[in-house]
Amino acid sequence: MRDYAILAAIAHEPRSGYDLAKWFDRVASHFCPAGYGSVYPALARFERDGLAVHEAVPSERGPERKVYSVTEKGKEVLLRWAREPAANPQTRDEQLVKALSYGMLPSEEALELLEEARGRHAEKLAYYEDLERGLEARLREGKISKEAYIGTLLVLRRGIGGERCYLEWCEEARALVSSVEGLRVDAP
Amino acid sequence: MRDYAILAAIAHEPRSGYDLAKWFDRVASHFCPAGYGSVYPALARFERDGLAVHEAVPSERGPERKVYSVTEKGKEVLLRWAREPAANPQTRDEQLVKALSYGMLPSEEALELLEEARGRHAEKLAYYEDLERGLEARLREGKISKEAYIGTLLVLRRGIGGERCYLEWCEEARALVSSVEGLRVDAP
DNA sequence: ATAGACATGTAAGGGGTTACATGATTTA
DNA sequence: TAAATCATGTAACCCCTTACATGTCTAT
Repeated sequence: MRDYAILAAIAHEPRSGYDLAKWFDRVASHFCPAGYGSVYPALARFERDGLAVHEAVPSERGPERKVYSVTEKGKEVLLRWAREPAANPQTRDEQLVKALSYGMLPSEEALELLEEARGRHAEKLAYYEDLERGLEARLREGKISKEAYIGTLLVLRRGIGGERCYLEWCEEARALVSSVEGLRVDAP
Repeated sequence: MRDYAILAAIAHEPRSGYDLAKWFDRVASHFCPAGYGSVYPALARFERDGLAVHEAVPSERGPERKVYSVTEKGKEVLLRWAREPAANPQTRDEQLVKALSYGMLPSEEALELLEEARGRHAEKLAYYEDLERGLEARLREGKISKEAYIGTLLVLRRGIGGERCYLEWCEEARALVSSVEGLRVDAP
């Protein structure tokens, strides 16, 4: 799956490994993280298998860049995979693992921790909303294709919705933790 | 982090490895999946480190059960960790990786795929809502502690919110894919 | 009788993160 | 001159999933 994300990213527009790693970090890390360690070997594999080709482009600063673009075969492979139904998303959320124990903590402490979490997610939300504005601008200026715009917008909107939703949970959780302080377990 | 989830689960109530694996599958898989392969070695480690102890309990059907409960030390270790701020959640979502290519697919196909996804998440949502009703009942009947109730409710509410949010995205995505059919990229 | 649920574990293999290695160019 | 950014890769290690191994009891 990581591989298909990389393939899709160069199908949006030709990119170097360096560009890809940065792109993943900025816009795709919330659903498919990928660092240098996965990007470079994948690109080499694509080229070996005829899914991508690269063109050496002198950089304005730093060493020469290898800019990869997808081949016809690469695009076929990508779309064949995209047409299949997707597996369930898989998440590791440390915050929720910690929340499992919030009932054993003094409630003021739990409330503080939830407030911290709220802050982190509010920041993320603002960041994605910013990216969305930038994306729209790039479309208007004709810097990206319609196809790339749709794909990127879809995942960005999901990032935004996901963060909004997480914020709602933080507030719901605060209300919950506050309200159960006086909860009676045994029947009156 | 997996370890702390297992520790929290036996802090909620004493459980066997078998019970734990089932519990993870039912209520915790959306934020911290754990199968037999991780549960049994973790329990053995806990006992070696004095974080948990087990009691052999004859099963009504099948072999003897090893029911683990947390020790004072285990609870301390758990709560110390729970008080620290949490790392970002990490997700792999195949659906979004596929969505990156939806702009390159005929829109009817993309719409069908989004509709399938909507169905999967609607099912998940119904499942979590069902679990929530069961949890409330178990609290009323005094079968679980207040502490366990809060922890479990927090993560369940997150499961519910997460699925609701995903459904919203599916609908938003459908609207987006429909609307961009006639999108002009070049300025008029 | 045979399949499925109960129950506990081990082991191997694969994938992914992280750290390492190298080097040019710009900016403070 | 030191730090940061640009740029491409490799390698080791760790975690995690998956498959395997074993055995009992119940229901069909």
